[in-house]
Amino acid sequence: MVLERRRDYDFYGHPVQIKRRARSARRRAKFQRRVEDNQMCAFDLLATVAGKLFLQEKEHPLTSSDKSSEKDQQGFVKEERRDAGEPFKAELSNEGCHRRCDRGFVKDDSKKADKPFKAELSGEGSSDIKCLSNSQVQSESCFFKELPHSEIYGNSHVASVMANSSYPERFGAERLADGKNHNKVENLGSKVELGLSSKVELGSSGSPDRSECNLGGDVSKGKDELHKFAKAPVVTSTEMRCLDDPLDEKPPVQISSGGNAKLSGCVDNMSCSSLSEGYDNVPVVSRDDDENFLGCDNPSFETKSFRPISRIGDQSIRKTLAAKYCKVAQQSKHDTLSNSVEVVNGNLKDTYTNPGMSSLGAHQYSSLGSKESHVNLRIKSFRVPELFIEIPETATIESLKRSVMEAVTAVLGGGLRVGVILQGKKVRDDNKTLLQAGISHDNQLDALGFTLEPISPQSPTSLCAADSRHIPTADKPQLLPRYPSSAAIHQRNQSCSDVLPEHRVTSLGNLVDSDHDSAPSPVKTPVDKRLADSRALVTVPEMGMQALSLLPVPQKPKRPETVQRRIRRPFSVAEVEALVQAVEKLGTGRWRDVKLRAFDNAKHRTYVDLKDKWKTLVHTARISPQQRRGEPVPQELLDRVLTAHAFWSQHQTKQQLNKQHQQQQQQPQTCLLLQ
DNA sequence: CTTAGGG
DNA sequence: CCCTAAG
Repeated sequence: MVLERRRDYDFYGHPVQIKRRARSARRRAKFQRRVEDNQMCAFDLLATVAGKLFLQEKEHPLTSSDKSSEKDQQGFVKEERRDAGEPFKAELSNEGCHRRCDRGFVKDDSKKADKPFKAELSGEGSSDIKCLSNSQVQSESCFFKELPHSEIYGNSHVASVMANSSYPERFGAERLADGKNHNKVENLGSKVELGLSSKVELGSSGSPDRSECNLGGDVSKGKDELHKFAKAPVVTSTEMRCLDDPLDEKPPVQISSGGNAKLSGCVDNMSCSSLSEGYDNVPVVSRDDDENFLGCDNPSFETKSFRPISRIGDQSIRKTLAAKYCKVAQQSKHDTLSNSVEVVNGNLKDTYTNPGMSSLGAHQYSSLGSKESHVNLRIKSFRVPELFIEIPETATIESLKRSVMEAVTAVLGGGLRVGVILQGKKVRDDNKTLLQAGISHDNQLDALGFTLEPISPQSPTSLCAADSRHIPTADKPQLLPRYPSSAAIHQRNQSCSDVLPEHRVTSLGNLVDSDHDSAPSPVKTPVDKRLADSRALVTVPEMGMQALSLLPVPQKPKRPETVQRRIRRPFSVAEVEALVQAVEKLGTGRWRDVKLRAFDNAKHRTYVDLKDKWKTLVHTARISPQQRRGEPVPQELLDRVLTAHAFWSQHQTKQQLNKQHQQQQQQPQTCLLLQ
């Protein structure tokens, strides 16, 4: 008799049917999970870097004085545009079922109310914003997908948008402490203020579970008006893009409720309520496609936690970008102090700037005239060291995006160090004081820059040597990350293709142009000299959650890419509910089926995870409530756990007994035969 | 690839 | 969550 591998009756004696998923699909899903994790790591790191460098800031005197902004009580700047232009508007709305923050951007692990990351928007001048072409490497990742006005290149206004996500405590808390910072939105709520005349839409439609959130805000601008910062809720897992039609402006919308972000487009109470529950000040809206449980018919199912979660859709290009920022900063001859150091830069290839080097400029403020002067720097972005990617022409845009993501991930995750450059010179002596180095509060710090450098310098050429013949398939483009030494920074003004034509290295900048699905592609030639340096266009690549079908170039063992441990994602009650239900139905030995049944859409929950969770659930159910930790699981559920566990354990025992019986019955026969 | 268990 | 032996 053949042992039946699958039990066909559940806890309740009902027949059970489980769909079998194609192996390839499973494999792919698994791979995607890995990829996802890798991506996350990179961005976590990125965020960390940014967080560390993001010091308290103050508005530069020049800047602030020049502003004609009036703030409301919360510190929001409400301004009337002086020029023609549309008020800035950002929209973030939320809809769909379960969402959470993308991993790495909002921590939920710590029980303390996580502050949401904020979007920082600063604008200046006529506020024409536009993504430089190189930033469009990932069209979706572009905060401002497209900017209406073309004068961009002609004006010297600065417009930057930055969304800082993770490590809010660093990004936000400290800054909020600065009550004088009128340019900052103290309220983490939903208001966004900025000097942009463009309307920006965060979040897009189309995807069913897309989140959107409105950040309303008026903006004004003035030539010398520098930055207006606003902390705005940022929607992760959401596409942020600029509206195609600049004229399609709507009046600024304030979705704030009591100064807090409110989700518009909330489809289910859950998402709304969850936001309001203990997250009043958390304007973060996120969605998590992964959080959907198939087979979870419990209407009360809800996800309260805004845990960083990412998803990896294997089909469409759903982006779960961790944070997408598209920053455009332009140097104004007037505002020598206006440019700030930029941190967290996802510039994959900047043909007009110095790769690997962050834009120069830092706000410098004197603070507390006590004994010591302080230098306050605001690093808005970091440019990722130059990357080179080789990809066959036949590759899809999607694979290109993945390639870029991979490359960025490889670099960021590979280990970076920060370099300091002052007056164009690298400051090598780490032991010097800032003062000794010439960085003092009464200095102009716009000559101060930071670089991100690979920890272990490697020969760039090795990576570029790949021949297209090595490229397995169109879906597996070669990654050619390259780490230029910072020393070469000032020489890198050429496009990638100029540098390595013979290697057939495709310049991202070139490809980018074709990456415009919806917006008129502003094929701007990155030539405007004025745009040169300090215009870090910060584009944090969206987190393409789909699997990167490419693998890092093997011959280039990057730093001991310590395979980061997956982030911890505590099971929510809803998940537990789903798990329990599935196990009741399927039993304890069919985790893959459980996964398929109840967590098919939760890419980050593997069957092993479920099995482990069940294990802990059983344990939890057995210990006293006082010993339990984490989000309390309803006793009712725990009871069911024990019941189901007992049932299936018994079931298993019975099976084993049966098996033994069968064997015993067969053995005699065998013996007889042998005899 | 799945399970089952220990770590 | 990770790692891995086993099947």
